[in-house]
Amino acid sequence: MTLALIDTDSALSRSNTRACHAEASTPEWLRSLFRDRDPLRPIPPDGIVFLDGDPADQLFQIVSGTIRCCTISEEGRRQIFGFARPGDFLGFSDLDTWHFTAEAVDTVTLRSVSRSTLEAVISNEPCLHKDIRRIIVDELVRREQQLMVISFLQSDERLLCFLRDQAARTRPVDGFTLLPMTRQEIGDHMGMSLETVSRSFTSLKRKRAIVMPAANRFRLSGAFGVEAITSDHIAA
Amino acid sequence: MTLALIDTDSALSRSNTRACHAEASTPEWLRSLFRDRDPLRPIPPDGIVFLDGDPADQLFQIVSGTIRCCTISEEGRRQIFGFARPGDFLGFSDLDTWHFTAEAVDTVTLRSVSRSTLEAVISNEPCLHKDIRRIIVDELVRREQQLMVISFLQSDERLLCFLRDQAARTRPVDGFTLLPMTRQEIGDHMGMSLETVSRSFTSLKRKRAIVMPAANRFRLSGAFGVEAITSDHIAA
DNA sequence: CGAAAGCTTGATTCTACTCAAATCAGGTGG
DNA sequence: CCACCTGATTTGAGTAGAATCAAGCTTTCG
Repeated sequence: MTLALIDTDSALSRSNTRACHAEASTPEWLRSLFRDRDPLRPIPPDGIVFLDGDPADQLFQIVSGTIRCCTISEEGRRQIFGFARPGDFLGFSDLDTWHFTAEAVDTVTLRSVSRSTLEAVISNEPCLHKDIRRIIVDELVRREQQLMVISFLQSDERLLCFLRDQAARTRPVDGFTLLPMTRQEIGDHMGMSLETVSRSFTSLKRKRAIVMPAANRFRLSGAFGVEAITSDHIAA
Repeated sequence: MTLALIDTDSALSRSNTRACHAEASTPEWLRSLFRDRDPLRPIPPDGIVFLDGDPADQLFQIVSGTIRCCTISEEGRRQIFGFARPGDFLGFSDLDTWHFTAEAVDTVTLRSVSRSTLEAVISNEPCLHKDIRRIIVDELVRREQQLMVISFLQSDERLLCFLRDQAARTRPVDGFTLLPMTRQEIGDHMGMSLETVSRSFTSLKRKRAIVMPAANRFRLSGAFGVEAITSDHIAA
């Protein structure tokens, strides 16, 4: 069991759950495109950013807060594809209409650029197309990794993957990573029930894989942390 | 149980499992780009088309046969993202290197175009970029639907989704859809063990959801077939 | 015909789900 | 400041679905 946890480190740990963002390797032209926009009015918790099927005439960059990107099946089950965080973009993987719904987890502020503006910028500089393609492909790869996490790993390991990912792309506060989302939301993201999420938290705490002073603050301990991800370097 | 099967029809049935192809709505310029290429020498069953990580300097279109697009995790588990069929393309969702492995399920023949040729064609006609983007986004959407199938549905329903998809994009022979892949491969695609795949086949046969005169030939019966997909029209 | 590979079925085990209850945390109003 | 309410989380008990282990069976192919 512990063995399995360690085995999976290198296999599935490289940020799986990132949903709708481009992050560190974001091309400069893109960052500057959003930089001088005024933030839109804040969206309250559970507020809707946009709905699946609506025309996607804007692109967004998150200034603060967390967004859940999801769809609801006909049976009413929700799949959260990922949580978008400050700096992340929304809209590159949508052509005419949104193919998922975006809702605020907590209070969210955004900057936006119209799609026509983006297309204008691109058409002046054709080499930028490759950057766009890369953003979409990165997202595709992330989905494929998420698919593997969900179909290969069992609950404890799934949660650990999620926590690693959160830790890797969120600035810790006092050494702890904050979780703005509920157990239900984590479950809808990782394909497990909220009870199983909770039990897995308890299990990881018992195994000393994580330290959790409160239900929404955690830190990965030692061998289970981000360091484990970079173990490739040692091997190489 | 039967109820559940019917419930999921409209929700998850729109071709989930298609992996690496552009199909019916393929732009004409793309089809013509490949049309006048000579087919490469055939690849035998289980032969490797290309390997995850290798430089992706070619794009392929399948002339005949079936390809499995997959990756192997460190623990040795295989995830098949999809089966590519005649007419499907490989390579649009890869930038510099392949991000998955492609292997022949049966004997496969391909046509290929070098990436530099494609880029040259595109740079002369910038509006084609949108077509490329659409191909990649379509693939992303397919992965997201596959994620939902795997995380929401149980084994019988998962298999039914797979069979619907196969039936929808394969030309039937004598009214039956052929399955060139093994139970193991279906399982690696749909996130279930080969035994569970087999049991689900048996279960669907017992429920009269499918007719199967042999292990690799099936037909969806009545309410479970493709017609069910178009039930939207009736509702609308 | 025999071997090998693929498929089906059975028995058992285990994981995670459901239903249910208790606990905890935050916010409100008295 | 405290009691109370609400929503979130944790924990417990029981169960169902699918995985695993283990035979048989069928089909294909040399």
